[in-house]
Order: sequence, then structure tokens, then C-alpha cells
Amino acid sequence: MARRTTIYDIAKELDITAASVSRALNNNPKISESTRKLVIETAAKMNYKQNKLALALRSGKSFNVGVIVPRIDSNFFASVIRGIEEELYGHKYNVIICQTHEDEKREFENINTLLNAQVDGILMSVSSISSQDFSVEIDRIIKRVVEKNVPLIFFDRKKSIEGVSSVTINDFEVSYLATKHLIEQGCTRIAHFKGNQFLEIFKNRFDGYRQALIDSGIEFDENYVIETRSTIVEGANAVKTLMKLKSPPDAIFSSGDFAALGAIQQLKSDGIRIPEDFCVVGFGNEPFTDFMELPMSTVNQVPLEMGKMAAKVFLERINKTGNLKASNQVVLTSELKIRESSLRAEVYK
Amino acid sequence: MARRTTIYDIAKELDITAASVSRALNNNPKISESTRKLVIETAAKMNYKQNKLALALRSGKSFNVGVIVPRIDSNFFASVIRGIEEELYGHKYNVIICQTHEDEKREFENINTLLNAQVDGILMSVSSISSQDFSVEIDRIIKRVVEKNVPLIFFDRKKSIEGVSSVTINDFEVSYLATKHLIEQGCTRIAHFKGNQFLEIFKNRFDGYRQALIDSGIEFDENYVIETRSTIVEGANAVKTLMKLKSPPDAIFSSGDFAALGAIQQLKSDGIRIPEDFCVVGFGNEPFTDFMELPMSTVNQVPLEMGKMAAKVFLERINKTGNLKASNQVVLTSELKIRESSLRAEVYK
DNA sequence: TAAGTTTGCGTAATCGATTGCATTTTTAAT
DNA sequence: ATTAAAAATGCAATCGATTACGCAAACTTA
Repeated sequence: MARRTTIYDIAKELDITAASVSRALNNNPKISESTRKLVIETAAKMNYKQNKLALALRSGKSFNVGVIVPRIDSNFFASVIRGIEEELYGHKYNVIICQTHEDEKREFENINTLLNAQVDGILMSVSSISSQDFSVEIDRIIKRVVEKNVPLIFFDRKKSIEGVSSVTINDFEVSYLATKHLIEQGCTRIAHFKGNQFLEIFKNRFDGYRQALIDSGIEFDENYVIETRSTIVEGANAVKTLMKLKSPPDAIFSSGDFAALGAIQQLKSDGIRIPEDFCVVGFGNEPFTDFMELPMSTVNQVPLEMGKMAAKVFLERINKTGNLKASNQVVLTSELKIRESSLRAEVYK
Repeated sequence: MARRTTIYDIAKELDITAASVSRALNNNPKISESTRKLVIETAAKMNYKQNKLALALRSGKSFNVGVIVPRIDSNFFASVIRGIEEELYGHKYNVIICQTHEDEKREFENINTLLNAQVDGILMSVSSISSQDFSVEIDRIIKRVVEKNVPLIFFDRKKSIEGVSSVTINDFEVSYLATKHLIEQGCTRIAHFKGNQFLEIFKNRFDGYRQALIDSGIEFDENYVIETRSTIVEGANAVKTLMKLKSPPDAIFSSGDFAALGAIQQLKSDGIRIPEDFCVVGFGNEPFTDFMELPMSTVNQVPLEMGKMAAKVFLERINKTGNLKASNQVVLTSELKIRESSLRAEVYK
């Protein structure tokens, strides 16, 4: 391996010291113009490239940020990461990706790995939490991150922890709107696929749904609420359960697109007409929702904006060394996309 | 910022030297059991975490690999990255993500950034190339990477460069199969949406398509081949052009799913029946292809396997220090997924 | 020309960990 | 008890860059 040129190599070449080379390359005023020119030329000639590792060790800044997501191959997370990368690119930061696969253990490991790698910040979306015990443990390690003063920014799946910034969408409001929309379409028995209630976003979606019912004078019925992960299979199973009720629902507001898709597939194979007999609204605006046989109503979580905003919050935090405890809770406005799966012709209402 | 504990802190605490602490923590045999125990306990108590930056500087191994993709928010690339991350996770490597947005300039920049960050390897899918000049320039910088002996592995969008490993799919063969399939369905005037011909994968897809025609005794007609990027708009426009021909085609084999989708949408709005009047096969197996009104035939590029394989090739390369020049060209078998957009009932053939 | 000021550059410490070599301590053998 | 061998530990260099400090040369100014 041809060893890479260092400032010492340049120094030797010019018979000066590495210190001068460093100064020449860093716009340090304590160097003569002539030497600077010489160094810069020689550096170019020798194809010198600064070793960021050495710089990072010395300066304490690695110019890497860690991003922790449950998985990367979902449109939402991939888009958020795209946003983060784009925003940070101009600021010379690199993005290190970690996946948890919704596994809390992996979450600890990832946080530790990133801290050991001396990242300058961590942007994360927390994993589904399987138990209160884990929740407590995660809180503990997160507090360690905060104590170390490593900027931590949650996006989407946040936890409310003092001193930690977050970027989320208006889950409650948009869920409220979605449910209201179903009511306006004439639906009266609206079911909900709720997500893991340890996660605030899913709690908020559930709350928004319930509040909309209450405000519309519709009785809230627990039997219409099923906890599902957002997969086609679980959505199909959930809707099967629902349709066995004495008084089955006539609409679903799902907290995830895939569960909604599973429900639609199941309903169709049962001969139920959508949207005439049954309306469905999903959540996430996965690309497929727009290309389906029946385009699905859903919520656009503005992932690109979310990623960019999370990156911006990180950059702000980095740039004000004082005022360390200030945390920043950004709430973006999401977009209810009404499509055919929940849009009834007037005659059906 | 509470400074992180270092081995020197532990050394001071126990009144020994950092060297001994290091040995104790690294299973070095030149240390007594008693000291080792003491050090390990104290390290735990003081919440010591190894600084990977210092280790990387000293050892020359950063345990980071760079991944360069045109964009991360496509199902294909996101899945490949997932595969890479999963495979490398167990080997303690981290993944740094870079996007080029199909911009050659960004591609240079990203390669340089990664080299400066001292990554232990680069896995990349090259960007669309806008001109021969750029192609030459990219070749030059890639050769620099090879000279520096930094492992470089192409996946999917490879370039043929000596000493560089690659993981691809059998683009020619599967395109041949897809075209043959269309012929078997009774299609006789098969068009092709080809991609950027500077990229081998698109060239291979085109060649596979053409060879299948020739081998089936169908005349190859240049007018049936249109270069498009894989977007809905370009696909729709391309099919408009095709349908204006004196003898319009009765099938399309598209080198991308989105262009195929655009074509289908356009054909439908023109009242053309699919698959009865017109068959379409895409490429990429984007999730939406399975959830469309008419599920689309396409090619599953096995991105997860591709990512894992690329990571494996990297690991192999790392682990054999000798035999440096050996490169590894892995070709995975992709899967033609025949769905309704190209599957005619017997009566129509 | 003497004194003070500025400029340019070298010396050496630092970031945190590892490791070859030297030295000390312990153990074993006679 | 003596000595050799073995084990444990310390010393100091190293990875590559930055920077406070100090010294010497050059430049001002009177």
C-alpha cells in the first residue's frame, strides 16, 4: 500500500517543519506568503489529502453524525435519511447509518457504537418498545448521551426527555383530521389500527382519532381499536377480527400504510366495496398508496423536510456552544392526502 | 462537557501506566490476572469507553466503510444498503452513506471525502454518466483508489476496471428471459426503454432484449428503442412517441419500473387494454409493482442479497492481505416476476 | 545605530490508544 | 541462598494533525 502523504512528507521535501506546513494549509496568518505558496504547490504535487482521523482526534470533532432508524428500507426512513444527508452535505458532515430492526438491544449497541466512534451528534427514531423495563433502560442510556453533551435529536418516533430536541409531525391533529374526514364521508363506525402505545407518535394518532369521534358525538368503542404492526398480514388479520363483530365497522383509520393495505386486500377478497361500503385511510404515504388499484388515502409525513429539519436542529445545536440545555421541539405540518379509498361520491354519503 | 474517561484516567486511579491498562483491556498476555481484573473493574466503574478514533489513527483501520449511491430513497438502493449494514454489523464495521444524485461531481467529492475519512473500503454504484469526458475522469479517480489499495466494490452499476470487484445480477440473461416471455405471450412488436448506455447494466439489458428478438427470428427495430430515465413522466412520454409510429408496438420491456408505470398509466388513459392489447414488463421490483391495479411484471434484482454479497466480498478482501490484486466478480441470479401486466389468458395469444 | 515591534518559523505538547524494548519483580530450580 | 528464567510493568515512540510558546531575523522608528 503506497503510504499516503502526510504533512511530514511535505515538510521534509521543503526542508521546513510540519508546523509550517500545517499553518500554510490552514490559512494561519503566522506564515509568509512565499512559504504558503510553496507548500500549497508541493501539497498538490504530492497529492496530499488531510487525514480527518488525526484531525478528529486532535480537535474532538469527527464531522460524523450517527443516524439510528429501525430499518432503512422503508420509504419513510430512507427519505428522512436522504433529507439529513442533503442538509449536512454542505456542512461537511458525514452520515453513519445504524439499523435497530425494532430491537432494543440493538438500539443500545448502536448508541454505544456511535459514541465510541466519537460522532458529533446522534439523530434517531426510537424503536418499538416491547416492555416498560426496556423503556426505562433506554431512558438511562439516553440520559448518558445527554450528560456527555452529545447532541441528540429525535425525529418522528420521539421520547420526551429533558434536554433532547425533536422533530415530529402533528400526529394528533392530522389523525383528528383524518377521522373527521371519514365521518364527513358518512362513516359512523370507524375502527383504528393503533401502533405500539409506548411510542408517542402512535399514542397521539390514537388520541387524535378518539378526540375526533368524541367531538363529533360518536361513541368511542374499544372493540374498534386493534393494535397492529404495520404489515400486510397483520392488517388483514385485524380486519378479519373486526368484521366478526356484531356490529362491524364501516371504516378504518390505520396508523400505518401496510396494515391498511392488508385490510383493503382482505376486504376486497370478502367482496366488500371500497369506498362505497367501507372507507380506509392509512398513514405514511408510501409510494404504493398512489399506484394501487384504488389509490389509498393516507398522511404524508413530509419525511424529506423532517430529515432536513432534524439536520438543521443539529447544526444549530452545534453552533451555539453556550446555552447548552436549550432543546428545540419542532413540529412539522403533515398533509392528509385524500384519495379514492375514502372518497365517496355524494350519492353514497 | 464531562470529559470522557481515557486509559490514562484509569491508570492514574490505579497508580499504574496506561500501557498496562491497555494490555489489561486487550487480552494481552503480558499482564497479571490480578491487575487485569482490577483494571476491568475500574474501567467499568469509571464507565470507560474505548475511543475508536485514537485506535483508528494508530492502527490505520477506521472500521468504517463508505457506501456511495445515486440516492438512498429508492427501494432498490435502500435495500442494498440494508443488506450491507446487516452483513457488516456482526463484523463491527459502520456504514457511511453518500448520495451523488446522479451527479459526477458529487461522485468525485464523495470518493475523496471517504478517502480522507480513512474508510476501510468503498462500496459503490456508479452514477449515470453524462459524457465520455466524465467517464474518463471517474476512471482516473477510481484508479487512484485502487492504487491506494483501498478495497473498492461496485454493486449493480459497475464499471469494468482491473482490480475492482463487483456484485451484479445477470442483467443480460434476465432481460433475455423477459423478452422471450413477452414473445411467448404472443407479442411481436416489442419495444424497449433503455437506460443510460454508459452504464453496463443498461447496456446488458438492451443487449439481452435484442438477442432474444434475434434468436426468436424477430427483426430488431431501432424505432422501438427509446432511452428514458426511469420516471413516470418520461415513461408516459416515451410511450406516446411509440404509439405514433406507423406500426406501434404491442409490448414494452422497460429497464426501469417507474418508466413502465408511466407507460401503463398513459396506455390506460388511451383506452388500451393491458395485457390483452399490450404487455409490459418492468425492471426493479419496486414495492408498488405488486400493489397496482394491474400487478406489474418485473425483475427482482435481489437487492438484499446484493448488499450482503457486496459486504462479504469486502470482508474477504480485507482478510487476505496478500494476493491483493485478485478481484472478484460476483453475478447473482435475479428473478423474473411474471404478473398480470404481461400474462395473457390463452385465448389472447 | 539602538531599541522596539513585527514577522516567520521551529520546538514540543496534545488528542487516546497500542506496542517493541528495557527494566523490574516474581517464581522456580539448584 | 543464589541464579536463571519467566512474568509483569514501565518507558517511549507512533499514528497525523494543530497550536501555544519562544526565539531569531527583519523591519521600524527616532
